[in-house]
Amino acid sequence: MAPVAARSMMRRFFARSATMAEHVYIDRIADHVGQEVLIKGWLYNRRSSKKMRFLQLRDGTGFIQAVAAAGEIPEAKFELADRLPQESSIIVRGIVRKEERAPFCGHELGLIDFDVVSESADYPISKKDHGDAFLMDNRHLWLRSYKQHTILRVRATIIKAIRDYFDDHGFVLVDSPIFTPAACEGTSTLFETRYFEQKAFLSQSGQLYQEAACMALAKTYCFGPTFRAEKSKTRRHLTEFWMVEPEVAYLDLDGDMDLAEDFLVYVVGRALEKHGAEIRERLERDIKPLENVHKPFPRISYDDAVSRIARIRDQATDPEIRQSLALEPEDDFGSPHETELTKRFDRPLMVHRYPAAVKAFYMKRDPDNRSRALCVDVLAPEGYGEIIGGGQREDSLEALLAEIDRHGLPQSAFTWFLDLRRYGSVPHAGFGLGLERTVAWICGLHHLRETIPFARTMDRLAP
RNA sequence: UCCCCAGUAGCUCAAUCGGCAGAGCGGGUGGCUGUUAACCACUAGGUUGGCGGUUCAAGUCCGUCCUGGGGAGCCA
Repeated sequence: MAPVAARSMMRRFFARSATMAEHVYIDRIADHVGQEVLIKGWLYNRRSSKKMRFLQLRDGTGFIQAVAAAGEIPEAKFELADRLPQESSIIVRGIVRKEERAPFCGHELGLIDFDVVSESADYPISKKDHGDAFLMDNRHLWLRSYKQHTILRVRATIIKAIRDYFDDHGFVLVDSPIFTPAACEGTSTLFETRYFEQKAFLSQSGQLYQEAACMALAKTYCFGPTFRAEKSKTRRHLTEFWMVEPEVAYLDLDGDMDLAEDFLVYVVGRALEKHGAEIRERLERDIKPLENVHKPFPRISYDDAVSRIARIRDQATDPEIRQSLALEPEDDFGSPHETELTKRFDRPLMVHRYPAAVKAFYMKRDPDNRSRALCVDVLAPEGYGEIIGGGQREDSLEALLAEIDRHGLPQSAFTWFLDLRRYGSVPHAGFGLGLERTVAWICGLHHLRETIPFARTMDRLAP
């Protein structure tokens, strides 16, 4: 329907109202018990019998049921309420009352009248089960459903909590660029694009720029989208995801771990404070493990972790598990190692001092053991895996030059980065937290694609 | 790049050893006690992902390609 037609219909509707009912949002409905109100939304579902009509409505802030018995609303509307298609947009007038029998929110609306703003065609997402591929093809509509609606609101709260934490702890937001001239880490595959007459790449990390920023502003962070062209087809990978990356001058590895720990406790706490009930009831996630997220987190070294994994492997009887937990000396962990390790802890696990050989060129080596890097991974419990990677950065010019050579990277690409070690270099550290993995963990979701409004994966660029 | 699984009605799935392609939901029609993924009856709806092969006969077996899903590697 054209907007003009919709407006004139709304004017007619309001003109008919004897009393000028107030438009309220469903999330504030409990404040209006006994009052006549307007709900502006969509028809989520309907049921009917000969003498009753039940319209389940959603308005973007929540879900509520409207009820009418025969004779309580105009007869034509009573008929219409039995055949109006799912997801038609409607404006409903009714009286708010408490009602324990009603689904969703413990309140319902006694219908007085309603008008259709736009009648829906056949809505593709039905009330029964659908497959993942179908739902992702219809992601633009799937967002309207009960669970997805909740997840997006939790995601928004987590983003706000992340910003609030850093803003309230003396960090300055310094946005890193998205177009970059070369690989930041030289490991991951980058998306290549044209930048006028030259090649450019989409950023896979804002960290190197944060190292420059923290030398100017002491404590900085960036928070934005990140792009990885890796051909990873798993539920833990997206090609476009959001990452927050704090960086602090004069911070060492222990301080970095303190920061990551304090930050995670805050973010989980904020999510539970605002959405704990919804996460438990709507997403059906057991929130006890989240309520366990207090300081201190266990901190174990890579070498300690290796011997723990070896013990777990020795105790395993299943040959497949034994095979998957095999580990060569100095190897990085794979998903099976992380999963088995985190199962033994009731809160996020910090693993520090991995072999320098498996880490990026900018990691500072441990002066007590030059084969180890001053880095840390934070592994979420319940099999959610790595949500934070970080550590102390190499601050010596000579050592950094040697690492760039050892990794086969062109020095010319890092001229400005090396300048940071020429002009008043100091110890500094930081980390990156993957937003979608954090949302998946807090919401208890199986797959990352539900944690972001429109997921980009190896095989999906639409909708 | 490699390994595994799947593709049948708009959607979710079934079809025994290779032997007449079916059900639920959704749509339509009618009924119905405050329904909770409401329920009941009737009804329409199919080139079984594409191509090729084996066979009297292929949704089913073989080859190949496409699409999707899961995992490895890599990573947040």
